[in-house]
Amino acid sequence: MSRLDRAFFDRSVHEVARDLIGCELAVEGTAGIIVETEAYDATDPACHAYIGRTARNEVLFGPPGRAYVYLSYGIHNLLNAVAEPEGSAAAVLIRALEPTEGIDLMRDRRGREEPAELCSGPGKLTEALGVDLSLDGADLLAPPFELSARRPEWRTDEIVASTRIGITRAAELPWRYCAAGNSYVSRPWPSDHQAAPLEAAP
DNA sequence: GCCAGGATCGTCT
DNA sequence: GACGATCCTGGCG
Repeated sequence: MSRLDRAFFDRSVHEVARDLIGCELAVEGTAGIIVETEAYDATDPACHAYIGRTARNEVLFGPPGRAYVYLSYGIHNLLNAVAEPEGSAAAVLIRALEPTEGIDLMRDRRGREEPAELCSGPGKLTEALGVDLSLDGADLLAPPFELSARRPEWRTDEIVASTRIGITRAAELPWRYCAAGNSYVSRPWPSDHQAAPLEAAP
């Protein structure tokens, strides 16, 4: 399976968010297919970069293809993939994976048995993969990360867009992308979901 | 099954 | 000094 390259991330964050669905993310013996993402950009009040450049969000303004990891609610590490050219602050939040490798290690780290409880949420999957703040700013195209391209059986019409989750600002924007029918997403999408073809990206 | 509440800390006002 | 791109538990029905 071919690896993603820098150019993949050097595009509109909405295209990247949609195209990451179906790709496989691996971290040192654990891996899963990305089944849910959300897009954030600097015009977006919910984005950390909205307030301008600070020490924390520095990575968002840097080159594409790096990991932006931050602590949420003082408890959970959340993993983002930086997109768009250097200077344009944008990132894709990885919200859920369908586990494929290292399931037992994930179980140990999570303290849960059911596969659907291992990576079905942004805080869950970082715990399952062993991703923490030490990886903030790390290159997603180099170890310990490994990103493989979407398999042929994943099709654009199997991806749906809906509103984002867990935020208070700009919550109405339909910038959440899911693999349709996948049972490892963090939450089902609303009934008014729409397909997200290439042309639909803002 | 559903919902309310609590845990916990880096970051910015 | 308040808040947040979350998760889990316990109580109730």
